[in-house]
Amino acid sequence: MPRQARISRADVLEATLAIAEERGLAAVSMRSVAARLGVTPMALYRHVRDKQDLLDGLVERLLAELPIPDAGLPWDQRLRAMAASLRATAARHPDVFLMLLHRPVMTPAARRTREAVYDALRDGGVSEELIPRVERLLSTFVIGFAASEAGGRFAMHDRRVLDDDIDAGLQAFFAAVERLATQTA
Amino acid sequence: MPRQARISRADVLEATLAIAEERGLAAVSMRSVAARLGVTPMALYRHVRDKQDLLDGLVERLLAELPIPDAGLPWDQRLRAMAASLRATAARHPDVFLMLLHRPVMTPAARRTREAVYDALRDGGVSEELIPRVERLLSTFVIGFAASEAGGRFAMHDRRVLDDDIDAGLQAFFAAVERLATQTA
DNA sequence: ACCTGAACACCGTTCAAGT
DNA sequence: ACCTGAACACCGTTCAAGT
Repeated sequence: MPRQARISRADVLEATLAIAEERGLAAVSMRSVAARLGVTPMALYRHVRDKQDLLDGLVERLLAELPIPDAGLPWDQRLRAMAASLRATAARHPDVFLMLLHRPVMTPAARRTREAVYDALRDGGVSEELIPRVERLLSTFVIGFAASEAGGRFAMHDRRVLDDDIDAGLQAFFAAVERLATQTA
Repeated sequence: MPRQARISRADVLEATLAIAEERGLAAVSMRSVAARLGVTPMALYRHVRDKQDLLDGLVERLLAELPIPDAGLPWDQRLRAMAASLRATAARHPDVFLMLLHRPVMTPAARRTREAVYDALRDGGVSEELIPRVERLLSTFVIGFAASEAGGRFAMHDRRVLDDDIDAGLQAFFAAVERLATQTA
């Protein structure tokens, strides 16, 4: 007779995120997560394969919460909004955000985000053939920027300086896209 | 009477790098580094403040080994060469490279690298006022790209595709710099 | 001055057992 | 089916002591 499950995978990830927010990612351990759920550490192994899987689940959760901008907005405004969302996520969860670069993320949420960028670039006039490359370059810049902020690489700079940085970067990117679009057309 | 020191900070960092290369960064511990040097773990604390300082030393060592291209080369070729060096370093020491984004690096080696980029941008015609911003945007893109490769974010792509990616990215960057230079002049 | 020994408060994970 | 208890092989770091 199946016992009633006391904890779910969602419970485990929620407890993990709570600990990461309250005491930092370093405080996240199988033991601390279990303690918060009132369960022994080994009980977690039914819901996550190992600690790495726990951390991957955290990254996926963050990505899943990333808002996708309204498709009615102009393509460049959509991309600006996504960049701003990524930076906000990085600011809220710096340690978790940095894990984004530590291992490949190929979850539904990651694909959904990439497709939204593809759509924007298509609307911006980028040819179907070039879209994947242009997306890789843009996402590398934006994720790299957000990760740099999260890791403190830009800690000596004012928030306004960094806002202007990303604006300048995106503006140069949009100019390059427009040139691509006109020369193809 | 001072005893003869048996190990130096350089010895400690070299042993650390050797372990990281042979068994991965996860195998690096105060205890494993000490064991390789034939010493107790506590002996290391004379040469590094704590484990974080040990890891910081590793990053600094890698950055110090980064070649600075010949100043006689054209400015854009110098930047291309530095990007290639960073990618090579990331490929050789993926785990250590990723730490570059985890905390601010403000060592002599980091400053030397940044100054080399400043010089190249100046030779490319970027105004003194804009140089720091343009450097931040370029380094963010290149470090982000190398980190993405190191972390496996591009693992599904062929090496040649990624070579073309960074070429396309740098080319767009150079075009933007040239427009900046002519509109200033 | 430099290193050691012992101890403290932790880790992730496996395995066999309990209900 | 789901969770526990005990154990194994580890961690980083402090403190007092040895030479």
